[in-house]
Amino acid sequence: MGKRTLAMVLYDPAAAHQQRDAKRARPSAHAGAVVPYDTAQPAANVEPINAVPLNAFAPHPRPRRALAPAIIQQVPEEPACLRELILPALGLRNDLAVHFVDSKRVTDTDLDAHQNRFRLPADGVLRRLRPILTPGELDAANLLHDPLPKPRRQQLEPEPLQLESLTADEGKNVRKKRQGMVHGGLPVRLVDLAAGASGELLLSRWSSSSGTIVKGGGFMDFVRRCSFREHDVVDIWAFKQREVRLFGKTMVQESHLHLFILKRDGTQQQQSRQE
DNA sequence: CGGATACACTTGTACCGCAG
DNA sequence: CTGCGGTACAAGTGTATCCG
Repeated sequence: MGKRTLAMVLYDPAAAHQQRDAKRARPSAHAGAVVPYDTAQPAANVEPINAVPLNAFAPHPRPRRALAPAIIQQVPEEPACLRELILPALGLRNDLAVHFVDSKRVTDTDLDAHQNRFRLPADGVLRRLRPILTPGELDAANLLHDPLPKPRRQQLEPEPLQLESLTADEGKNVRKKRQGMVHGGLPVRLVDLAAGASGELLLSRWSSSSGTIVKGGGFMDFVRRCSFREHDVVDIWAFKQREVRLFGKTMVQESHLHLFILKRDGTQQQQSRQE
């Protein structure tokens, strides 16, 4: 099983360099780039890869952090408990394709009751989670199209005065924030060994910061029961059972996208990213 | 080669709207 | 009025690229 997941994220420095150079020569040229995908496990339970527009799952044009050798993610061994415990407990087939998304260090904002959100590493989302989602799911999660690059702050022209962004405080040099946009999201369930599965949450990428987050009302309840705490390093695994129909009859029910969050043990943590 | 600069990403905080 | 959910914004940090 390690072999299977490894196939998704093999890092080819030469290819990456080529891609980067191509990008520099022609900024919009990232369509048709090599897509990290589990070729050893052709999508038995995912939609055909060609159902997704190429630019919907092409790797991020400049995965800068991912290029750094010190930060290249080693795909961990698929945890045994996933197929032995988690999938059966969720009522899912235990031969589902399970995809490693990324590892991250849990921050206090991830656990903050006021924030009510869990941030997912952008690189893992773009490179490993996005390829396994359908166009409709990508659209729901605001992942179908890459956000336009934001100009650097220093280069910004003085902002033209926009009525909705102005307030009485403007004259006092206090800039009011505009009301946030409602992003909606793709229904997902978080899964933890201690907490079990969360209620239905929403996966969404915010247009403002391009950050991908999981949010929703039941999130804090899940956090209170889960096994990880601030500063813990966790691995994030994704799986989803697709509907299988035979002769017009539903043989296998479609499930939510599940994100299994597994806290690493001490030895694994030592091997994790440079702190 | 090494410093300067540009850029991407993460994190923390401020703010808005709504429900109770 | 207050607390909460949801989001925008900006500072901080790390890495890639440029340039002398």
